[in-house]
Amino acid sequence: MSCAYEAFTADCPSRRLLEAIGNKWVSLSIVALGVHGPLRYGELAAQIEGVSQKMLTQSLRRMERDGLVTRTVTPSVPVRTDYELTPLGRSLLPLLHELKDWAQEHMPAVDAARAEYDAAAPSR
Amino acid sequence: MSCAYEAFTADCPSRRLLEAIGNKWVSLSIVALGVHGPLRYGELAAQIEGVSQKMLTQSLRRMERDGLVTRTVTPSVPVRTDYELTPLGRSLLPLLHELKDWAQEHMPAVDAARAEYDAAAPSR
DNA sequence: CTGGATCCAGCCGGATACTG
DNA sequence: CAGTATCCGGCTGGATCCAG
Repeated sequence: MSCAYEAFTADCPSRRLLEAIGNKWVSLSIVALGVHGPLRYGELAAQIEGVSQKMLTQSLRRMERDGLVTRTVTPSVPVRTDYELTPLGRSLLPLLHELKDWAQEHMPAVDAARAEYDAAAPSR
Repeated sequence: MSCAYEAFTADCPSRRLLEAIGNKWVSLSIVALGVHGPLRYGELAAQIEGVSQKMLTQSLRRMERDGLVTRTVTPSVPVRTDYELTPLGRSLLPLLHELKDWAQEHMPAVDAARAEYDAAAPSR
């Protein structure tokens, strides 16, 4: 690639972005929206087990700011808010799926490595 | 995939792993080791600008525990320590490269989205 | 040279209460 | 329903000093 080394400099754009999408809730939100299409706030919260509403809102705001999702508020009573991936956000889907697939495929190996490592010197 | 929804449960293995490799220093270390081959501790530290030795050591220990890298200590004076990717760690390279490429390709779009978002309501 | 140990500021993130 | 606001404990991560 044109700048293979640039991610290793402190202020490289790709590094900032890596931090942005490296976030756990961000990636899970993108995958959830990719799988299920547009989702309401509450539906997203239900999909992503264990997320607090603070973290979910915070993540969604950041994703909206970064142009990864759109936020559509319907001023009914009660209010309805839908989140949907932008084309930019959708372009991340294949990568995240690969990452997720890798995790699910190789987790046993990692668990084995951990067990062996911990068994070798429990004190560590 | 066989269990598309499992990463959304709180204690799913893939979620733990996502946290492990989602770490900034971990992914940068893997890419660095993938590009340059085995590296000494100091060489790694020099490659990854901005990392503290505490964080680098911590990341390397975690990666070693997870079976992603091997740590080889040569008891000379001074001590020499080499880190190298395991096959498991190497299998992550394509994914991380894609992620890095995506970041470098789409960063302008993200920056534009941010600028627009911030311009719309500076108070946010 | 490669780290371990410690101190400490700052942010992350959960719980709770309140609002339109 | 979909947030915002606030409090606060705990962990992250940098700086520094020390050791094999």
